[in-house]
Order: sequence, then C-alpha cells, then structure tokens
Amino acid sequence: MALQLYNTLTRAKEVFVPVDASHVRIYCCGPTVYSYAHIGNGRTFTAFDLLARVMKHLYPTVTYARNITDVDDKIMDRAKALGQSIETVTETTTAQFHADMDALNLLRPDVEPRATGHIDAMIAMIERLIAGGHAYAAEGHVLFNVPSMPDYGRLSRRSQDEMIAGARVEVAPYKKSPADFILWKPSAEDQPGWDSPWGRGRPGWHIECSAMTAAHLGPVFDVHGGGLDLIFPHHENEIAQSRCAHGTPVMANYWVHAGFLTMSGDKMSKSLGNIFTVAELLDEVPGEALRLALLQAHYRQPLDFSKEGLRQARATLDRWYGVLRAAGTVPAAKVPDEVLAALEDDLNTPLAFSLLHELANRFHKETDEGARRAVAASFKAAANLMGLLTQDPEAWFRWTPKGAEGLDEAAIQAAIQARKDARAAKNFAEADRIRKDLLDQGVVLEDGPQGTTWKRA
RNA sequence: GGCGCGGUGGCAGAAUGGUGAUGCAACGGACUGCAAAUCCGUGAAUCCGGGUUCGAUUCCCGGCCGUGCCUCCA
Repeated sequence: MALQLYNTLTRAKEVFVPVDASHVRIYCCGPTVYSYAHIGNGRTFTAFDLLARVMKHLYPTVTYARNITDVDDKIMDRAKALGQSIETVTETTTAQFHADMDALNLLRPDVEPRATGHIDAMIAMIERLIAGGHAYAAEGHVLFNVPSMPDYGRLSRRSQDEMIAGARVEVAPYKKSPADFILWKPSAEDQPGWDSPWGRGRPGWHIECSAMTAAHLGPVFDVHGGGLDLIFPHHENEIAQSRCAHGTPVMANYWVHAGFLTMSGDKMSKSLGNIFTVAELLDEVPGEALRLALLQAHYRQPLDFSKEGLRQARATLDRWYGVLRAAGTVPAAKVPDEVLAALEDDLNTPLAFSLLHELANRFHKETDEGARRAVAASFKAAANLMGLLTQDPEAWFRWTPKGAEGLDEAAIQAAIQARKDARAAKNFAEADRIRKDLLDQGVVLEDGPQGTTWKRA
C-alpha cells in the first residue's frame, strides 16, 4: 500500500507521489510567537509530526520545515502590553513553544526558519513580483495584484467576484482591486522595520512563508499545510506569491489541513478565549496522554476536547505501558503491515489504535514466551512509529501531576514491604489498611506473580 | 448572503453498496485472602423524508440540527 493523503487542492484522497523520492520536502505553518500555544495548535503540529514520522519511515531523506513567525503586529502589541522588548517576547515564547512540543513528543523539525532571518529573501521576492506585473507599490505599501493571476482562488475555491462581494473589510484606498493583499507595509519610528526599496517597513503576513519555503525547500515541494483556517487567506495568498514569483504551476503538490479542536462544540481559539494552553494541561496530565488524546480522532475530523478524553487517553496508555512492563526488555521489530497501512491511509490513527489494542490483547493471551515477546516487539514498533510508548514504563507509571507529588518512592517501597510482611503473617486487615492508606495518597498497588508493583493514580 | 465540514451504541471514534471495528463506561463470570491488573462473556448505534438499487448507514435530492471559513486565528 502506498501513502495516500487528502489534498485540499483537489478535495480528494490521492496517492502521494513525491517530486523527488530521494528527498521528500514538507512544510507546516508554525506559530506566531506572541503567546503560549493552545491545545488546538498542538493538534495541528502533532498531526504534522505524525506525517513527518510516517514519511521518514517510508523515504530515505525527508526535510520537514516548520517556521517561527517572529515579526507580526500581534507580537508588537504583546510587547507593548508587557512592557518588554519584542526580542524578549519572541525568545521566551519560542522557548516555551519548544518545551511544549517536546512534551507532546514531537520531533524537532529539520529546519525551523524564522521570518526575521529571511527579510532579504522576502524583499527580493517582492521585487520579482513587481517586475512581473503581479505587484505594485502605493503609499509606502506594496500590494499583490490579485487580478493579475487568472486562477487565484483555486485552493479555497472562491471566485474573485465572490470575495469582492463578500468582503467585510473596508477597502483601503490605495488598493487597485479590493482583493489585493499586502506584501510590505511601512513601519512607524517605534515599530520594527527594515530598509527596503519602498522605505523602512515590514513584511505582510503571507510573504514570509513564500520566501522561507523557496529558500529551504525550493520553488515546488511536496506537502504544505497547517490548520484548516489557513486555507484562506493565508495559503491562497502564499500560492499566489510563490507561483507568480517563480512561474510555476503549483507551489506544493499536496495541501494538508488539520481540523479544529472544539470546546463543547465551539471552536477553540485565542480570539474566543476558550482555550487550554498546552503548558497548563501538562501540569495535569502527562504529555504523552495529551498526544494520544489529540490523535484519537482522525486529523481532519472535528475533535471535541474534554477532560474525559484526557482521562481515557491516560487509561489507554496505562494499559499499553502495562504490556511493556510485563514484557520486560523488548527487541526491535518491524512495524506490522496493517498498522503501517492504516497510517498510510491518510493517517488513520483511530484504525491504527484499534490494531494496537488487538496486539495488546494478543500479548496478554499468548502463552508461548517466544511468541509473546514477538507480539510485544511488534506492538512497541507500531506505537513508536506514532511517537508513543517511547519512555520507560516505570517512568510512565510514576508520573505525578504538578503540586501532588505526595509520597516519595522510598516511603512507598517501605509500605509495600510492611504490607508484604503483614500478608505473610495472614494479617490481612493490616495489609488492606496499608493498601488503602497508599491509595488515599494516589498510589495503586497491583499484586502479581513477580511481586507487587505500583503506579500513581 | 457566498463557500465548506459534520450528525454512527451511555461516551469517544473507525469503516462500509450486502453479517457496523476498537476503546471507555455498565453488567455477569474466571483469577485473587480481598482487591488491582488480566482473561472470558452479555447488553447497546448509523438524525429525518424521498430517490437510485435485488439491497443504503454508505450514492443522489430535500429537510432538520451542529459547526467552520469569508477579518487575526492551528
């Protein structure tokens, strides 16, 4: 089976054919670093992390690029509100972003370009667009001229007439066409800016991705994506800029968009304020449980986020880590074909998880030790491909929420020993008292053939 | 108003033109000193109305409900 992806450009699931099978190149629109990432951001980046992992499994060389947008008016506003420099805001937010994504067990992208590092490339690209008749300067601004591109709107399936008719924004007087969008805008004295042929200014929102993808992945690459809400205007405008600057029929061959996370039905977004940040959730649940919860629905489906979903994800990981704990050291193995096939089918994680459950079940039922180890090995390989079950099982079972550390391990071990003595003396009342006492402090005991193990509730 | 997405058991969530995965929860049993974990078993679902078809949850049309984009947004 070959990798298939749903392509927003064609609105159909397609077999993935790389531009160059010896070097696959994918790009995901990264964060604007002005505030902490919320769990909805986490979902999109987790989906792309999974795509990158699957592609790296299938192809010898994959470059996965995810940018950092570190010049933006929201950052300027944030810096002003905090009384901090823009650099302080972008650096601290970027550091937190990295910590959050690490906790979700995302691989670092191979390239993480920053907008401020590509200003020259943006200016060069804008100059090419002007030279080609696709952009014009007006009152210190440079605008992309949408009517200069006959098939503008292909990705979002909007006609130019529709956009003009539906425009809810007041049209700036310097625009030749209401649909035209900003490539470069002037900066006031107290705003960040760079010298350009059009005076001191800063880039518009979309041009950075066009410049950065061209610099790191080339004018035409394999996959580009992000959240559903980026289809219009962001990705549409990126396509316009890149194709008109490079004279190519496409910018990327496959456009992949992740669905939204909702909070009891409503979209979770910074502007609605109904958000959980990744950082705050990490105080309550292990990052891996968060990762699993985010992958539990297919990436394009709406996912209603809830604490119940997190509880379930954690319970599932308890079960799965229980397999690894019981299996002991597990040898490396090949990812089972069915699991790979599920992931190759447009990243069907729910189907892949059902297969993991079946493997876990088979492990527990298997009586032959060799076969048991083989099942455990396949199980682990499959989970690892999805960025799961990568830590030591004991570390998983000992995770504690922030501020609820409770008993230390020595005290737990001492209590387990005391209970063992009581049981040996058939003093079950005392043994049960000790177990209840530990349970009250968040420690669950399990008596097995190899002795008593424990985990944090 | 334009464009789009979704509606599957109590909950989460796949798949499918012909007996509808999987997990959580519930219930019964095995195991256990009792539990936990694990295993075995039980009950439980395709929004409504038309159409196409031998047959529709799946395809088409209409409706209802929910939700997203069209403005910053993953």
